[in-house]
Amino acid sequence: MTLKSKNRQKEILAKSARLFRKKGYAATSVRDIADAVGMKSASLYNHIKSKEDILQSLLLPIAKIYVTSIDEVNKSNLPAIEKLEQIIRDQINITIENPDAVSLVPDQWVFLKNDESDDNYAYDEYIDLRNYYEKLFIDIFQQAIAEGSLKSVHIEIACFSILSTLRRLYSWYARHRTIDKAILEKELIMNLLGGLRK
Amino acid sequence: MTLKSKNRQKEILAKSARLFRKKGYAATSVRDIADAVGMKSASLYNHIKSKEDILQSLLLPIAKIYVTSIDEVNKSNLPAIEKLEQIIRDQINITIENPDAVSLVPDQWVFLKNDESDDNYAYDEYIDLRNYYEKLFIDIFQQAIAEGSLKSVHIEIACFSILSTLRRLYSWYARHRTIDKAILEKELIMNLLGGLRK
DNA sequence: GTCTATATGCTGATAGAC
DNA sequence: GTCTATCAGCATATAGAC
Repeated sequence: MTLKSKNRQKEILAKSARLFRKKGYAATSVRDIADAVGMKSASLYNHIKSKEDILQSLLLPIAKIYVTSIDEVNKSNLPAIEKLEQIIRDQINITIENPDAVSLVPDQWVFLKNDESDDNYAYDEYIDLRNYYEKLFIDIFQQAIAEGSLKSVHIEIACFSILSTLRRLYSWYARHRTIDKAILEKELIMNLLGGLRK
Repeated sequence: MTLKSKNRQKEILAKSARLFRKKGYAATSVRDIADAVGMKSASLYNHIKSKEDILQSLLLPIAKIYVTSIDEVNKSNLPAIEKLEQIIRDQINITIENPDAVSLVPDQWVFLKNDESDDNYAYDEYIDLRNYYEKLFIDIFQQAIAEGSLKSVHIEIACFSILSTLRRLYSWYARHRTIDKAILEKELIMNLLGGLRK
Protein backbone atom coordinates (compact mmCIF):
# COMPACT_ATOMS: atom_id res chain seq x y z
CA MET A 1 0.00 0.00 0.00
CA THR A 2 1.46 3.31 -1.07
CA LEU A 3 1.71 6.34 1.15
CA LYS A 4 -0.69 8.11 -1.15
CA SER A 5 -3.42 5.50 -0.80
CA LYS A 6 -2.96 5.48 2.96
CA ASN A 7 -3.54 9.21 3.01
CA ARG A 8 -6.54 8.75 0.76
CA GLN A 9 -7.98 6.20 3.15
CA LYS A 10 -7.36 8.50 6.09
CA GLU A 11 -9.13 11.27 4.24
CA ILE A 12 -12.11 9.05 3.49
CA LEU A 13 -12.36 8.08 7.15
CA ALA A 14 -12.06 11.67 8.33
CA LYS A 15 -14.67 12.98 5.90
CA SER A 16 -17.00 10.09 6.70
CA ALA A 17 -16.69 10.70 10.43
CA ARG A 18 -17.66 14.31 9.97
CA LEU A 19 -20.68 13.37 7.84
CA PHE A 20 -21.76 10.57 10.19
CA ARG A 21 -21.50 13.02 13.06
CA LYS A 22 -23.68 15.59 11.34
CA LYS A 23 -26.51 13.40 10.04
CA GLY A 24 -25.85 9.95 11.43
CA TYR A 25 -24.60 6.84 9.64
CA ALA A 26 -27.97 5.88 8.18
CA ALA A 27 -28.71 9.27 6.65
CA THR A 28 -25.25 9.58 5.09
CA SER A 29 -25.00 8.01 1.65
CA VAL A 30 -21.91 6.61 -0.01
CA ARG A 31 -22.42 9.32 -2.63
CA ASP A 32 -22.28 11.98 0.12
CA ILE A 33 -18.94 10.59 1.22
CA ALA A 34 -17.62 10.43 -2.35
CA ASP A 35 -18.66 14.04 -2.94
CA ALA A 36 -16.86 15.16 0.21
CA VAL A 37 -13.69 13.35 -0.82
CA GLY A 38 -13.97 14.54 -4.42
CA MET A 39 -14.54 11.36 -6.39
CA LYS A 40 -17.37 9.24 -7.73
CA SER A 41 -18.97 6.75 -5.36
CA ALA A 42 -17.79 3.81 -7.46
CA SER A 43 -14.19 4.95 -7.01
CA LEU A 44 -14.58 4.85 -3.24
CA TYR A 45 -14.72 1.08 -3.44
CA ASN A 46 -11.06 0.99 -4.46
CA HIS A 47 -10.33 2.20 -0.91
CA ILE A 48 -13.06 0.71 1.22
CA LYS A 49 -14.84 -2.63 1.34
CA SER A 50 -18.28 -1.27 2.19
CA LYS A 51 -20.02 1.59 3.95
CA GLU A 52 -20.15 -0.39 7.16
CA ASP A 53 -16.42 -1.04 6.81
CA ILE A 54 -15.92 2.71 7.26
CA LEU A 55 -17.96 2.74 10.44
CA GLN A 56 -15.96 -0.18 11.83
CA SER A 57 -12.71 1.59 10.96
CA LEU A 58 -13.87 4.58 12.97
CA LEU A 59 -15.53 2.95 15.97
CA LEU A 60 -13.17 0.09 16.79
CA PRO A 61 -9.98 2.19 16.90
CA ILE A 62 -11.58 4.85 19.09
CA ALA A 63 -12.95 2.19 21.43
CA LYS A 64 -9.48 0.71 21.67
CA ILE A 65 -8.01 4.12 22.46
CA TYR A 66 -10.43 4.44 25.37
CA VAL A 67 -9.60 0.96 26.65
CA THR A 68 -5.85 1.37 26.32
CA SER A 69 -6.10 4.66 28.15
CA ILE A 70 -8.09 3.36 31.12
CA ASP A 71 -5.91 0.23 31.30
CA GLU A 72 -2.80 2.32 31.64
CA VAL A 73 -4.34 4.47 34.37
CA ASN A 74 -5.48 1.39 36.20
CA LYS A 75 -1.99 -0.13 36.15
CA SER A 76 -0.58 2.90 37.96
CA ASN A 77 -0.09 3.02 41.72
CA LEU A 78 -2.29 6.06 42.19
CA PRO A 79 -5.08 6.10 44.78
CA ALA A 80 -8.40 5.28 43.10
CA ILE A 81 -9.68 8.83 43.40
CA GLU A 82 -6.69 10.10 41.45
CA LYS A 83 -7.22 7.37 38.89
CA LEU A 84 -10.72 8.71 38.36
CA GLU A 85 -9.39 12.22 37.93
CA GLN A 86 -6.88 10.95 35.38
CA ILE A 87 -9.59 9.04 33.51
CA ILE A 88 -11.59 12.25 33.20
CA ARG A 89 -8.53 14.11 31.91
CA ASP A 90 -7.84 11.32 29.44
CA GLN A 91 -11.40 11.33 28.13
CA ILE A 92 -11.19 15.08 27.64
CA ASN A 93 -7.98 14.67 25.67
CA ILE A 94 -9.33 11.83 23.55
CA THR A 95 -12.38 13.95 22.77
CA ILE A 96 -10.33 16.99 21.82
CA GLU A 97 -8.06 14.95 19.59
CA ASN A 98 -10.80 12.86 17.90
CA PRO A 99 -14.04 14.82 18.14
CA ASP A 100 -15.69 13.36 15.06
CA ALA A 101 -14.91 9.73 15.89
CA VAL A 102 -15.91 10.28 19.53
CA SER A 103 -19.25 11.71 18.43
CA LEU A 104 -20.16 8.31 16.96
CA VAL A 105 -19.62 6.45 20.23
CA PRO A 106 -22.94 7.07 22.00
CA ASP A 107 -25.37 6.03 19.26
CA GLN A 108 -23.87 4.97 15.93
CA TRP A 109 -22.57 1.59 17.07
CA VAL A 110 -26.04 0.10 16.45
CA PHE A 111 -25.29 0.24 12.74
CA LEU A 112 -22.43 -2.22 13.12
CA LYS A 113 -25.09 -4.89 13.44
CA ASN A 114 -25.87 -6.54 10.14
CA ASP A 115 -28.66 -9.02 9.65
CA GLU A 116 -28.63 -12.35 11.41
CA SER A 117 -25.49 -14.44 11.75
CA ASP A 118 -23.22 -12.58 9.42
CA ASP A 119 -19.53 -13.42 9.68
CA ASN A 120 -19.16 -9.88 10.97
CA TYR A 121 -17.99 -9.67 14.55
CA ALA A 122 -17.34 -5.94 14.70
CA TYR A 123 -20.52 -5.39 16.67
CA ASP A 124 -19.62 -7.93 19.31
CA GLU A 125 -16.07 -6.66 19.50
CA TYR A 126 -17.26 -3.11 19.98
CA ILE A 127 -19.72 -4.09 22.71
CA ASP A 128 -16.99 -6.06 24.48
CA LEU A 129 -14.68 -3.06 24.46
CA ARG A 130 -17.42 -0.79 25.76
CA ASN A 131 -18.40 -3.20 28.51
CA TYR A 132 -14.77 -3.69 29.50
CA TYR A 133 -14.32 0.06 29.84
CA GLU A 134 -17.45 0.51 31.89
CA LYS A 135 -16.69 -2.40 34.17
CA LEU A 136 -13.20 -1.11 34.86
CA PHE A 137 -14.54 2.38 35.49
CA ILE A 138 -17.04 1.05 37.99
CA ASP A 139 -14.36 -1.07 39.68
CA ILE A 140 -12.13 1.93 40.17
CA PHE A 141 -15.09 3.96 41.42
CA GLN A 142 -15.90 1.28 43.99
CA GLN A 143 -12.28 1.22 45.06
CA ALA A 144 -12.38 4.98 45.63
CA ILE A 145 -15.33 4.44 47.95
CA ALA A 146 -13.52 1.60 49.72
CA GLU A 147 -10.47 3.83 50.17
CA GLY A 148 -12.66 6.46 51.81
CA SER A 149 -12.24 9.16 49.16
CA LEU A 150 -15.84 9.07 47.98
CA LYS A 151 -19.14 8.86 49.83
CA SER A 152 -20.93 5.56 49.48
CA VAL A 153 -23.29 6.78 46.78
CA HIS A 154 -25.43 4.83 44.32
CA ILE A 155 -22.58 3.61 42.14
CA GLU A 156 -24.47 2.95 38.94
CA ILE A 157 -26.18 6.34 38.94
CA ALA A 158 -22.92 8.11 39.68
CA CYS A 159 -20.99 6.30 36.94
CA PHE A 160 -23.78 6.87 34.44
CA SER A 161 -23.80 10.53 35.34
CA ILE A 162 -20.07 10.99 34.89
CA LEU A 163 -19.79 8.99 31.69
CA SER A 164 -22.83 10.52 29.98
CA THR A 165 -21.34 13.98 30.41
CA LEU A 166 -17.92 12.90 29.12
CA ARG A 167 -19.46 11.15 26.11
CA ARG A 168 -21.29 14.32 25.12
CA LEU A 169 -18.33 16.61 25.63
CA TYR A 170 -17.55 16.61 21.88
CA SER A 171 -20.77 18.52 21.38
CA TRP A 172 -20.03 21.24 23.90
CA TYR A 173 -16.40 21.49 22.85
CA ALA A 174 -17.36 22.13 19.21
CA ARG A 175 -18.94 25.39 20.32
CA HIS A 176 -16.15 26.35 22.74
CA ARG A 177 -12.94 25.31 21.04
CA THR A 178 -10.96 28.20 22.47
CA ILE A 179 -11.30 27.14 26.09
CA ASP A 180 -8.13 26.49 28.03
CA LYS A 181 -7.77 22.75 28.46
CA ALA A 182 -6.53 23.01 32.02
CA ILE A 183 -9.66 24.96 32.97
CA LEU A 184 -11.90 22.44 31.24
CA GLU A 185 -10.20 19.62 33.16
CA LYS A 186 -10.43 21.38 36.48
CA GLU A 187 -14.07 22.37 36.05
CA LEU A 188 -15.21 18.96 34.85
CA ILE A 189 -13.41 17.16 37.66
CA MET A 190 -15.17 19.47 40.09
CA ASN A 191 -18.55 19.05 38.39
CA LEU A 192 -18.37 15.29 38.08
CA LEU A 193 -16.61 14.27 41.29
CA GLY A 194 -17.12 17.23 43.61
CA GLY A 195 -20.52 16.20 44.90
CA LEU A 196 -19.33 12.69 45.71
CA ARG A 197 -16.22 13.39 47.73
CA LYS A 198 -16.22 12.61 51.40
CA MET B 1 -62.23 12.94 14.31
CA THR B 2 -63.50 9.82 16.01
CA LEU B 3 -62.15 8.45 19.25
CA LYS B 4 -60.93 5.41 17.38
CA SER B 5 -58.89 7.38 14.90
CA LYS B 6 -57.42 9.45 17.71
CA ASN B 7 -56.33 6.27 19.42
CA ARG B 8 -54.93 5.02 16.14
CA GLN B 9 -52.88 8.17 15.75
CA LYS B 10 -51.61 7.87 19.29
CA GLU B 11 -50.61 4.30 18.60
CA ILE B 12 -48.76 5.31 15.44
CA LEU B 13 -46.88 7.99 17.35
CA ALA B 14 -46.01 5.64 20.19
CA LYS B 15 -44.79 2.87 17.89
CA SER B 16 -42.85 5.37 15.79
CA ALA B 17 -41.17 6.82 18.85
CA ARG B 18 -40.01 3.41 19.93
CA LEU B 19 -38.65 2.61 16.47
CA PHE B 20 -36.97 6.01 16.09
CA ARG B 21 -35.38 5.50 19.48
CA LYS B 22 -33.98 2.11 18.55
CA LYS B 23 -32.54 2.84 15.09
CA GLY B 24 -32.95 6.55 14.60
CA TYR B 25 -35.37 8.43 12.36
CA ALA B 26 -33.38 7.95 9.16
CA ALA B 27 -33.00 4.18 9.51
CA THR B 28 -36.67 3.64 10.32
CA SER B 29 -38.85 3.20 7.24
CA VAL B 30 -42.52 3.99 6.90
CA ARG B 31 -42.95 0.26 6.26
CA ASP B 32 -41.32 -0.49 9.62
CA ILE B 33 -43.85 1.76 11.30
CA ALA B 34 -46.76 0.25 9.38
CA ASP B 35 -45.62 -3.26 10.34
CA ALA B 36 -45.44 -2.27 14.00
CA VAL B 37 -48.93 -0.80 13.90
CA GLY B 38 -50.30 -3.70 11.88
CA MET B 39 -51.25 -2.17 8.55
CA LYS B 40 -49.81 -1.52 5.12
CA SER B 41 -47.65 1.54 4.68
CA ALA B 42 -50.13 3.11 2.25
CA SER B 43 -52.82 2.95 4.94
CA LEU B 44 -50.65 4.92 7.32
CA TYR B 45 -51.16 7.96 5.16
CA ASN B 46 -54.81 8.08 6.19
CA HIS B 47 -53.53 9.01 9.66
CA ILE B 48 -50.34 10.98 9.02
CA LYS B 49 -49.26 13.57 6.51
CA SER B 50 -45.71 12.31 6.10
CA LYS B 51 -42.91 10.57 7.95
CA GLU B 52 -41.51 13.88 9.05
CA ASP B 53 -44.96 14.81 10.33
CA ILE B 54 -44.60 11.99 12.84
CA LEU B 55 -41.27 13.31 14.05
CA GLN B 56 -42.74 16.78 14.49
CA SER B 57 -45.67 15.36 16.43
CA LEU B 58 -43.21 13.72 18.81
CA LEU B 59 -40.56 16.40 19.20
CA LEU B 60 -42.59 19.59 19.45
CA PRO B 61 -44.94 18.37 22.22
CA ILE B 62 -42.07 17.04 24.33
CA ALA B 63 -40.13 20.28 23.87
CA LYS B 64 -43.21 22.20 25.00
CA ILE B 65 -43.53 19.97 28.06
CA TYR B 66 -39.95 20.85 29.03
CA VAL B 67 -40.56 24.56 28.51
CA THR B 68 -43.86 24.63 30.38
CA SER B 69 -42.23 22.81 33.24
CA ILE B 70 -39.25 25.13 33.60
CA ASP B 71 -41.49 28.19 33.17
CA GLU B 72 -43.64 27.08 36.06
CA VAL B 73 -40.65 26.47 38.30
CA ASN B 74 -39.24 29.83 37.38
CA LYS B 75 -42.46 31.63 38.30
CA SER B 76 -42.29 30.26 41.83
CA ASN B 77 -40.79 32.19 44.72
CA LEU B 78 -38.22 29.56 45.54
CA PRO B 79 -34.56 30.45 45.95
CA ALA B 80 -32.70 29.75 42.70
CA ILE B 81 -30.90 26.74 44.14
CA GLU B 82 -34.23 25.12 44.95
CA LYS B 83 -35.49 25.99 41.48
CA LEU B 84 -32.55 24.04 40.08
CA GLU B 85 -33.36 21.08 42.28
CA GLN B 86 -36.97 21.19 41.12
CA ILE B 87 -35.90 21.40 37.47
CA ILE B 88 -33.85 18.23 37.94
CA ARG B 89 -36.82 16.47 39.56
CA ASP B 90 -39.08 17.62 36.73
CA GLN B 91 -36.70 16.39 34.05
CA ILE B 92 -36.54 13.00 35.77
CA ASN B 93 -40.33 12.81 35.81
CA ILE B 94 -40.68 13.88 32.18
CA THR B 95 -38.16 11.22 31.23
CA ILE B 96 -39.89 8.49 33.19
CA GLU B 97 -43.26 9.39 31.70
CA ASN B 98 -42.09 9.83 28.08
CA PRO B 99 -38.92 7.81 27.67
CA ASP B 100 -39.28 7.18 23.93
CA ALA B 101 -40.08 10.77 23.00
CA VAL B 102 -37.32 12.05 25.32
CA SER B 103 -34.80 9.77 23.63
CA LEU B 104 -35.28 11.71 20.39
CA VAL B 105 -34.39 15.05 21.93
CA PRO B 106 -30.59 14.94 21.84
CA ASP B 107 -30.03 14.00 18.20
CA GLN B 108 -33.13 13.39 16.09
CA TRP B 109 -34.22 17.02 15.74
CA VAL B 110 -31.80 17.41 12.82
CA PHE B 111 -34.26 15.46 10.68
CA LEU B 112 -36.88 18.18 11.09
CA LYS B 113 -34.87 20.14 8.58
CA ASN B 114 -36.10 19.70 5.04
CA ASP B 115 -34.33 21.06 2.00
CA GLU B 116 -33.96 24.81 1.46
CA SER B 117 -36.76 27.22 2.18
CA ASP B 118 -39.60 24.79 2.68
CA ASP B 119 -42.74 26.20 4.25
CA ASN B 120 -41.89 23.98 7.20
CA TYR B 121 -41.10 25.86 10.38
CA ALA B 122 -41.02 22.92 12.76
CA TYR B 123 -37.25 22.98 12.81
CA ASP B 124 -37.08 26.64 13.76
CA GLU B 125 -39.81 26.23 16.34
CA TYR B 126 -38.00 23.31 17.94
CA ILE B 127 -34.69 25.18 18.08
CA ASP B 128 -36.44 28.17 19.63
CA LEU B 129 -37.96 26.00 22.36
CA ARG B 130 -34.63 24.35 23.07
CA ASN B 131 -32.78 27.67 23.21
CA TYR B 132 -35.45 29.16 25.44
CA TYR B 133 -35.10 26.28 27.89
CA GLU B 134 -31.33 26.47 27.96
CA LYS B 135 -31.28 30.22 28.38
CA LEU B 136 -33.71 30.04 31.30
CA PHE B 137 -31.72 27.23 32.88
CA ILE B 138 -28.53 29.28 32.64
CA ASP B 139 -30.31 32.35 34.05
CA ILE B 140 -31.49 30.43 37.08
CA PHE B 141 -28.04 28.94 37.50
CA GLN B 142 -26.47 32.40 37.47
CA GLN B 143 -29.02 33.56 39.99
CA ALA B 144 -28.07 30.70 42.30
CA ILE B 145 -24.48 31.90 42.13
CA ALA B 146 -25.57 35.49 42.78
CA GLU B 147 -27.60 34.34 45.77
CA GLY B 148 -24.51 32.65 47.18
CA SER B 149 -25.79 29.07 46.99
CA LEU B 150 -23.32 27.95 44.34
CA LYS B 151 -19.63 28.59 43.85
CA SER B 152 -18.78 30.91 40.97
CA VAL B 153 -17.92 28.10 38.59
CA HIS B 154 -17.65 28.12 34.80
CA ILE B 155 -21.34 28.46 34.09
CA GLU B 156 -21.44 27.03 30.57
CA ILE B 157 -19.46 23.94 31.52
CA ALA B 158 -21.61 23.34 34.58
CA CYS B 159 -24.90 23.71 32.71
CA PHE B 160 -23.69 21.49 29.88
CA SER B 161 -22.63 18.90 32.41
CA ILE B 162 -25.98 18.86 34.21
CA LEU B 163 -28.13 18.90 31.08
CA SER B 164 -26.16 16.27 29.18
CA THR B 165 -26.67 13.82 32.03
CA LEU B 166 -30.40 14.56 32.29
CA ARG B 167 -30.85 14.22 28.53
CA ARG B 168 -29.30 10.76 28.58
CA LEU B 169 -31.22 9.57 31.62
CA TYR B 170 -33.75 7.73 29.42
CA SER B 171 -30.98 5.35 28.46
CA TRP B 172 -29.92 4.51 32.01
CA TYR B 173 -33.50 4.32 33.22
CA ALA B 174 -34.41 1.73 30.57
CA ARG B 175 -31.99 -0.67 32.25
CA HIS B 176 -33.01 0.23 35.83
CA ARG B 177 -36.76 0.72 35.71
CA THR B 178 -37.27 -0.65 39.20
CA ILE B 179 -35.33 2.07 40.95
CA ASP B 180 -37.17 4.12 43.55
CA LYS B 181 -37.84 7.54 42.06
CA ALA B 182 -37.07 9.37 45.28
CA ILE B 183 -33.63 7.77 45.38
CA LEU B 184 -32.98 8.62 41.76
CA GLU B 185 -33.92 12.25 42.44
CA LYS B 186 -31.78 12.48 45.57
CA GLU B 187 -28.75 10.87 43.96
CA LEU B 188 -28.90 12.92 40.77
CA ILE B 189 -29.30 16.18 42.66
CA MET B 190 -26.23 15.23 44.69
CA ASN B 191 -24.28 14.16 41.59
CA LEU B 192 -25.16 17.18 39.50
CA LEU B 193 -25.20 20.00 42.06
CA GLY B 194 -23.16 18.65 44.96
CA GLY B 195 -19.77 19.66 43.62
CA LEU B 196 -20.93 23.21 42.93
CA ARG B 197 -22.46 24.18 46.24
CA LYS B 198 -20.73 26.77 48.35
C1' DG C 1 -59.80 3.16 6.30
C1' DT C 2 -57.60 -0.55 4.22
C1' DC C 3 -55.96 -2.56 0.40
C1' DT C 4 -53.15 -3.39 -4.40
C1' DA C 5 -50.62 -1.26 -7.72
C1' DT C 6 -47.61 2.01 -8.96
C1' DA C 7 -44.66 6.30 -9.54
C1' DT C 8 -40.26 8.29 -8.89
C1' DG C 9 -36.05 8.66 -6.97
C1' DC C 10 -32.22 7.18 -4.11
C1' DT C 11 -29.59 3.29 -1.97
C1' DG C 12 -25.13 0.30 -1.69
C1' DA C 13 -22.51 -2.05 -4.70
C1' DT C 14 -20.41 -4.18 -9.16
C1' DA C 15 -18.55 -4.61 -14.16
C1' DG C 16 -15.60 -3.21 -17.23
C1' DA C 17 -13.42 0.69 -20.22
C1' DC C 18 -9.49 3.68 -19.88
C1' DG D 1 -7.34 4.29 -9.37
C1' DT D 2 -10.95 6.83 -11.62
C1' DC D 3 -14.54 6.85 -14.53
C1' DT D 4 -19.51 5.65 -16.92
C1' DA D 5 -23.06 2.57 -16.92
C1' DT D 6 -25.85 -0.29 -14.59
C1' DC D 7 -28.17 -3.35 -11.22
C1' DA D 8 -31.52 -4.85 -7.82
C1' DG D 9 -33.74 -3.30 -3.96
C1' DC D 10 -35.87 -0.11 -1.01
C1' DA D 11 -37.32 4.70 0.08
C1' DT D 12 -41.56 7.99 0.56
C1' DA D 13 -45.69 8.87 -1.23
C1' DT D 14 -50.02 8.75 -4.29
C1' DA D 15 -54.17 6.83 -7.07
C1' DG D 16 -57.99 4.49 -7.06
C1' DA D 17 -60.73 -0.02 -6.15
C1' DC D 18 -63.43 -1.87 -2.43
